[in-house]
Amino acid sequence: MSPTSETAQGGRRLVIVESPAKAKTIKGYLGPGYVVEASVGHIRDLPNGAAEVPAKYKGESWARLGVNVDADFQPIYVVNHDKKDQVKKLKELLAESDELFLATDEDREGEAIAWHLQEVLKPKVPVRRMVFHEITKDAIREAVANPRELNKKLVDAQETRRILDRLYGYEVSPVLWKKVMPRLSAGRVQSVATRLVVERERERIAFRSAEYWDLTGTFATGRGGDASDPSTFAARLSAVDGRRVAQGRDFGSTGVIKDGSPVLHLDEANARALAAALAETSFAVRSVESKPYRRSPYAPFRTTTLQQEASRKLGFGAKATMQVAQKLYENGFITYMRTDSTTLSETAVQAARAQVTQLYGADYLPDKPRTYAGKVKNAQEAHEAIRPSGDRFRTPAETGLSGDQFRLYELIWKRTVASQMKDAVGNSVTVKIAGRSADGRDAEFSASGKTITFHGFMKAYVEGADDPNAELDDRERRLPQVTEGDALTAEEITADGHATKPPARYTEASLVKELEEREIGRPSTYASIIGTILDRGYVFKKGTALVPSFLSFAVVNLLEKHFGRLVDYDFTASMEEDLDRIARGEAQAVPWLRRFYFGEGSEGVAGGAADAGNGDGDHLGGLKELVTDLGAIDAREVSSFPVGDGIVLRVGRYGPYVERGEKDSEGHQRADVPDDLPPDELTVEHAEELLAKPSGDFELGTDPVSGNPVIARDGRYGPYVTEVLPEGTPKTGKNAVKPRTASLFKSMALDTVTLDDALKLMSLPRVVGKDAEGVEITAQNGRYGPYLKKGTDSRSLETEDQLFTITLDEALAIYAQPKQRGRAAAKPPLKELGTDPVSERPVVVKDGRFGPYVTDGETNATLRRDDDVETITPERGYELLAEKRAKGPAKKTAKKAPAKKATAKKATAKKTATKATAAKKTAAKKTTAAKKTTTAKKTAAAKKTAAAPAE
DNA sequence: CAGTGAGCGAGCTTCCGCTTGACTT
Repeated sequence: MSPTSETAQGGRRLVIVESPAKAKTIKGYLGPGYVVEASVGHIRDLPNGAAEVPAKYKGESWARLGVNVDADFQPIYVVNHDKKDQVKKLKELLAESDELFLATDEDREGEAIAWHLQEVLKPKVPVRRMVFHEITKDAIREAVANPRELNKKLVDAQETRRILDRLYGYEVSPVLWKKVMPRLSAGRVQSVATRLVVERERERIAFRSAEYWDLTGTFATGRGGDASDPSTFAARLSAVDGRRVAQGRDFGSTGVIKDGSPVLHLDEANARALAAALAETSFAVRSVESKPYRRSPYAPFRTTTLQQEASRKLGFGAKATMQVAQKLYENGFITYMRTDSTTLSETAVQAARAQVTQLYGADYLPDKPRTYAGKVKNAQEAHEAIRPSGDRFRTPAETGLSGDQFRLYELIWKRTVASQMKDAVGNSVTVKIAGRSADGRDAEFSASGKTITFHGFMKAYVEGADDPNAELDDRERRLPQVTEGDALTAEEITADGHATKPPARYTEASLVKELEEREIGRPSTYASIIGTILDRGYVFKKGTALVPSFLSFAVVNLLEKHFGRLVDYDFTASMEEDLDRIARGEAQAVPWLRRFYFGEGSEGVAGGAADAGNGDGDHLGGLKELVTDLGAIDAREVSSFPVGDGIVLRVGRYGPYVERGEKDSEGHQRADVPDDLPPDELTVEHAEELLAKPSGDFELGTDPVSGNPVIARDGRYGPYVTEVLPEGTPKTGKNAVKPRTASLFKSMALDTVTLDDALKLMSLPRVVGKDAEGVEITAQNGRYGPYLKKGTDSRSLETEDQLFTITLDEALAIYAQPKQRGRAAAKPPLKELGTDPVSERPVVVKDGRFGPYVTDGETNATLRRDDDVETITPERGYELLAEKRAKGPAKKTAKKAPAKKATAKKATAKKTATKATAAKKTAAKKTTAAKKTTTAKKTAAAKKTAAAPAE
């Protein structure tokens, strides 16, 4: 089976790995006769959208999914657009080779990539699967000498995973579009990640703080001290008359002492009284307890731990960490950075040990190399731990690196070296001090310290803590050398108040850690998971904290109520078990998918992630059933959250708002809630404030004529100005007075519009004059821009300025012209494409509301994403038209369509605005508005500016 | 969520995981 060295010398072999950087390294190890090239990741995948679905499947009901759910979930694969060139290159290289080695990673995805390569390249020469877990000369040579066969079962497991993710994502996301907001998304990973963040916020909202007090005493030994024997030290009150004093951990999340705990809860008065009663007390050491301390080094980095430490020590976000690591990897400074393994190769262990001896001395080197057992449950261990590359580690100084790359390398280097050093050992000491108060109570204080007698690995590396206030476990704290019975004097005794704090929000790093522990996501995706939930507007960053939006509350609420099993925290872990069974040949992919998608009763495997339903009773409905009948999902209900006092927070298509009372009823109130208001800050009081003064208003001044205040705000149809009528003005009924309102011109923005502008705008419509028949002509600003109106006859104006300047003669001249039927019709076609072979009509490309489209005057078809006005050929035009004709005229609820369109469009604009806002927060505070700035964008930016004038 | 008039082609959004450049801001 294995190729002998004789045959190796003869032919030429093509070795395909996943990463170009890896290809480069391996090339050097294999020498002549081997051509090493990269696949650059996956080369084929399910079609992304309709545009990528091959023509022959278009029109199939399942084409949208890219998986034929009616035929054993047969997937449609297409070569990724950006991989076409690479595939071509691989084909060419293969044509010149006598043997093909598929050397992709040895994990589920790698096996699948190998299989796809085989399917696409269709090799006519012998194919071998070769695997290695570390990139060292020996490992590579051994891998070449010991190839194996492709593991089709493992490929099946990957394909099942892929299909499940597609079905989940592409079936559940549209539910959110219909019930919450367009363009939202749901997925096995992102939805659980979002749920974690939401659930933490719920805990924070429900949290009730508790106040508790204690005393801190500063005690003196009466000796002159030094660093190893300080003369004074601080100790905290730990017990009174033998009863332990309550600390933060004794309180539950409701703000009361946990059940049945006999602790003494001190309030401020009690604490101060006790402090006073201890003022004259003489103290003595009651006990000294010393315990040995031992700490082992941390395992070498894997992706998640690197992200966590880079966040804590260097302040990098997950994405930044991976980008810097990628550069280090590409330039040969470190091993692969997307790994779930903490294993070091033999070479690496030797290199680390050599460096320990050289830098710290043999005393710091353990007798045997240290090994670290995998802690990650679903680890696939295709790579080594992240470490400095090579068989001799370069010290940071030797690398010549600088900036972030230097800092990250140094972190990796230190951690790797430290992982092969001895334990740190020392003592931890607890000293208890006692004294009797003036009123006869026994007060016990306690202090603990730690001395390190041998630093071991700490010489090289100390891990950072998530909570900067928490005392580092590794840090030393020295207490004076006291013994039982020693007299101490209290220099000062102070009463300190404390409050329990709600659980901290997730940070990027802590969320990634949580996901890894729950087996959700993979090393290559952790950073992008954060990116996805940020992009969707499910979370936003406040400092380093990830704060869920109200939108995410609505989405998670819907998913929990109607897709409970899918957002169960164990869903992925359970799926992984099932996939492992498929990989071992103990389960079949198709029945498993059938059960997931079509539900129980459609032949299936027992238990596991294939139970898609919400777990109600015994019936386990399939995903298909859940997304088909949406009548049970009350959109209003899932996006409503009571705030208290009759106020409800709702998540609407245009963002969150608070509301009191029913619409159109007496006392109905409604106000926008800023997109970036942390949900736990929306108290009843805050909601009342918002209702009292709708947010987003720009007060422009007072109309000198009416005396009414004039404000600018963002509305349903974009930014507008309006006057605030005095209290008591009837708003409904016969005598209703409507405030004058007017949309801003396109050239204006909410944050820059002036009172003069507003007054001018509100003076519209302007009467231009009357025509010969005495019909009044007015100039108005409308949805489609400035226009003239005479009865029911309206004509567009070219500029907004004309509204104020156009004369009657000019207006009459416009009306003398025949009416233009729409502005689009007036525009010349962008391109002519000759005559359509079917309709025999001339085909042209036009620019419409939805972008460029081809038309023969009868059938219209929008250009697809890959089409371009400049390069489109007549043939492609005919093809698009033919496709369109085949599909037949799209006739839906034609009447309702316009309103719906406007809504959807608007929502999109706002969505973009949210994004722009988020981007603005992270990036510099430049005015990035630039050319394409929509009105909505400007509005959002304006809101932000208004909210934070300190900038 | 304010309410102002015409005429008109829908198509697409979305998942997770594997990899880098090629793009623009």
